[in-house]
Amino acid sequence: MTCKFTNTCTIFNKELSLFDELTEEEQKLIEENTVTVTYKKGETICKQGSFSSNIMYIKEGLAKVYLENDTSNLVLKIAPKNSLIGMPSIYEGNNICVYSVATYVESIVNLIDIKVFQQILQTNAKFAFKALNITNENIIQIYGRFFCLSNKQLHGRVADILLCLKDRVYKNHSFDFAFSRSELAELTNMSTESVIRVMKNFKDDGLILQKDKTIEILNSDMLNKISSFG
Amino acid sequence: MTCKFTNTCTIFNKELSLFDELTEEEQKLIEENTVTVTYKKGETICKQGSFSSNIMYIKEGLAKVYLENDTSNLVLKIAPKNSLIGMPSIYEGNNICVYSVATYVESIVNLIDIKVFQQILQTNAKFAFKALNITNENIIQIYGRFFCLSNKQLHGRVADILLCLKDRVYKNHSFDFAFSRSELAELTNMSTESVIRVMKNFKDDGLILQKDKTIEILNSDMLNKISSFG
DNA sequence: CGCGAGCTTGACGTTGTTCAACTAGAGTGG
DNA sequence: CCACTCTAGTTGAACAACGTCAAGCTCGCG
Repeated sequence: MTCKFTNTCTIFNKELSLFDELTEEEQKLIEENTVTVTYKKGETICKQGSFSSNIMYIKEGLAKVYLENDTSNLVLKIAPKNSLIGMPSIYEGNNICVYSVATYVESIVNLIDIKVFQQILQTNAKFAFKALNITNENIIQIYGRFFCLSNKQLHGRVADILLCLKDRVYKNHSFDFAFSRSELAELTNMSTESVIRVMKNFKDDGLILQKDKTIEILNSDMLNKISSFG
Repeated sequence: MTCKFTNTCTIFNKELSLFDELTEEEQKLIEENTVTVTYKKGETICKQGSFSSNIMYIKEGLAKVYLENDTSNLVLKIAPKNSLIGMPSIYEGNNICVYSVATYVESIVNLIDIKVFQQILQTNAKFAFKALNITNENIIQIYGRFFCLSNKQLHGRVADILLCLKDRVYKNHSFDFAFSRSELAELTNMSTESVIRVMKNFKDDGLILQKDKTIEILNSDMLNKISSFG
């Protein structure tokens, strides 16, 4: 099955122009109500179901945004640096965290007071418009990822995540891999054993090269085909 | 597997207060740039990939919002009356339809010029804030639906859609069913035959009653358990 | 009366998970 | 420096869940 929806693990990462819309006064207000925190690898920044007091901006590092359950997680997106997360909590009257966020590697995060953020949204239309566009971008990303995970088979899903890491997260055909096999399994919504089998296939077929923790994408074209055809 | 994510086929349907935020002048501008169209059952209101010139408001009827492919569709949500759809297109610089929309039954739809809508978003912060909240609501809905479809098994998925129709679309334990077996299959992302088998199980177990096109939910509690446990 | 669409059923094949066993390397304590 | 343990990675076999296929059924409609 062909599928136009590829590269769906994160939104296309670009500089955030949202804060350019603030007046000097608003900028100061935001600054006064922002703290910067460094999280170690694997730490939880935000826990699904808890009160959410911040909008989070990943300054450096890498995190996952995911839904939790008694038995399993569903990764909604990978958040590389320059990601702004936590906006859906604004909808909930009482600001409950919609999802959990945890770091893959040590990360530096700006925590912006959600009340202040919300207040500016309600008075600065340009700011609110850009915030709406960020949310729209996120909704388009999650639509694509949804389609991918529910329609593609194992090989397509692994190919897709590898391409997404290459194109959108590391931006290099060779990269130092932050993910264990079971983290890859979580990302692709499959079992660890299946990830291993598919990765082995790709290695045997000369599509990728793995040396310790470094992955090199040797044949993007072929991976693209595999991702497209499911 | 227990799953808190139920009733995920649509957002919770309530009166839309978005347009209350408009000034008289803006209200007039919107009115002048809105047309009302009646669509027959099965007609396409908006085609994925085409230029999108409208924000759509379902005044009466029932529609599906879905992603398309060569071979299959993925229903993102059901849009009952009072639904506002098409906002993600605002993000795309050139206003491309992110998804397709088609009616399940004859429907009356207001088509609002997207340029005018966009213009007001950029000048009226309260309006933009409410639009952001609608989008946030949609993102929360799609997260839940994503979790459901990728984690629950067949029985859980069918139970979930039946409950969602009862609670959020028809708002009655007995309702006149607009869906064929294959439409139900599309909604639950499973094969028509599997839908039939699960529905038969539910009928045999006395959970639902079907008489021609009318479905009556006899045992919501049990369906809820089935939906929760996957 | 015959046709076609939607519905139903059973048999079968595929996909992917689960389980259990094994391996290799990293960290720990004596 | 050598057991010991622990975790991540790997492999194969058994199994479960679903989809696919093929056939038959039903009912409305020309």
